[in-house]
Amino acid sequence: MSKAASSGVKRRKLADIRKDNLGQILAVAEQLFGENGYSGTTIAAIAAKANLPKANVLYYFKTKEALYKGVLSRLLVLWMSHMDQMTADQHPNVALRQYILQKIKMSKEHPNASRIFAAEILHGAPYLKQQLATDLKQQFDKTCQVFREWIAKQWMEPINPEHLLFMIWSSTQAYADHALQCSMMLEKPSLDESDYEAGVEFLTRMVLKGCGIKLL
Amino acid sequence: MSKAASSGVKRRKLADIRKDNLGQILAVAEQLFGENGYSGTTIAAIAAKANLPKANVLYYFKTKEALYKGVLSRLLVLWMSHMDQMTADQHPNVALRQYILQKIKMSKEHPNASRIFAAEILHGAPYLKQQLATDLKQQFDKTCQVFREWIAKQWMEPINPEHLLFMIWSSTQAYADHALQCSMMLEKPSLDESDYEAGVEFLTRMVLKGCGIKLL
DNA sequence: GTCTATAATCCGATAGAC
DNA sequence: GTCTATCGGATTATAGAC
Repeated sequence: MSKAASSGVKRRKLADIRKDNLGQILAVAEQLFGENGYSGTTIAAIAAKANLPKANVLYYFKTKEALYKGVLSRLLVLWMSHMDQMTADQHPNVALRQYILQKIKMSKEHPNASRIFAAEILHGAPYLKQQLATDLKQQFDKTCQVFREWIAKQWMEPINPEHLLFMIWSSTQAYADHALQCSMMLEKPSLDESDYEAGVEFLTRMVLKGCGIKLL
Repeated sequence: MSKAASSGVKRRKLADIRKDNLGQILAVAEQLFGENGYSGTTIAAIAAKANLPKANVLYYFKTKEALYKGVLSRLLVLWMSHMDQMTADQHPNVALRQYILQKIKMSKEHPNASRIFAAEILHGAPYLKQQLATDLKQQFDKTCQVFREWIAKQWMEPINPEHLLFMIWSSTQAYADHALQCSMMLEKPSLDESDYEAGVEFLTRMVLKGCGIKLL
């Protein structure tokens, strides 16, 4: 008689256990890597927070590096989302406003994902370099092209498309990466809903007016 | 006879050796901490790059933490410089333009200082928290007050002063912290003089037009 | 598949000769 | 003040019982 058959009806399927553990490990790892960086995070700390023995973590991910890559692989997709929703037929007033809103929402809802991404870039993107050069570069060029078409249609003034994206990326990400600095300057324990809203409103205004796009 | 007296005229003064070694260690440490972070940098690596034995580094700085603090202590002053040059009697057109220029110049000339600062903020500013809450907070409030006076004089439109500073900080620092990402998107081995100039021009335009300040 | 015990390595820090 | 040798602790990874 197999081990599985002897465990009774209440036993969860092995596949479910695996799925749950994998998800739990990845979620905890994302938090700790985001808070303390790669070298600053130990497998023991991840295991403890996930309520698993250390060896179990290393059963699912053979090495610490593999676990980090597992966390990273979901990141770029998340980070790039919403960018492809800006298209040449949309008016920049709507499209840029929506993109800024979504990016700040990302900073609010996935601050650790943003921080891991930022730390990776900061330290030379050893693991993301390839994906940046292919996936992100392709989307970047596509989006710059959309900006150029908006300019050709005279929906916006002739600004530098590349630097516009750099500016939107950095200033929206700041609401995750520099959240501590911002909250300290605002004398708050942490950023709250009204701060993110003020950020959206402010950045939308800067970008739209800066690009000479009429406010609705 | 003392050791010093027996060494002849060519011997450099002990005080000079100390000064040189201290400076060399701090410079190398700033580079490596900036590139690899605190946990990602070993004392052995710093010693090797400074052409000194490991124990010698630990002679000058009793612990790794003390060395890191030594590097940090110079940073905030550097990071905060130029902010106090914006005053209420200056026209924002000149003052903001100059501040953006200086901040991007900082990103170009001291990228590792900027990266250490960014990583420190990213991971909760364990060592800088106190200085941020006192020194930076004071300068932040002062600068926001300058913005409010400009608004009162109707030199600029009523924008949110706090978020304006957040935006200038993050978008100018990006030319150091996200330099790799930017250069990859521009298909260059690294950012060059023209990129920093384009950044200054672009950000100045966004901020001045965004705040409704007349371009000169 | 799970987990305890431990091997192997790396790194910060120190002792002590020069 | 300088530097070799090494200690002690932490951390990744594995071996092997269950």
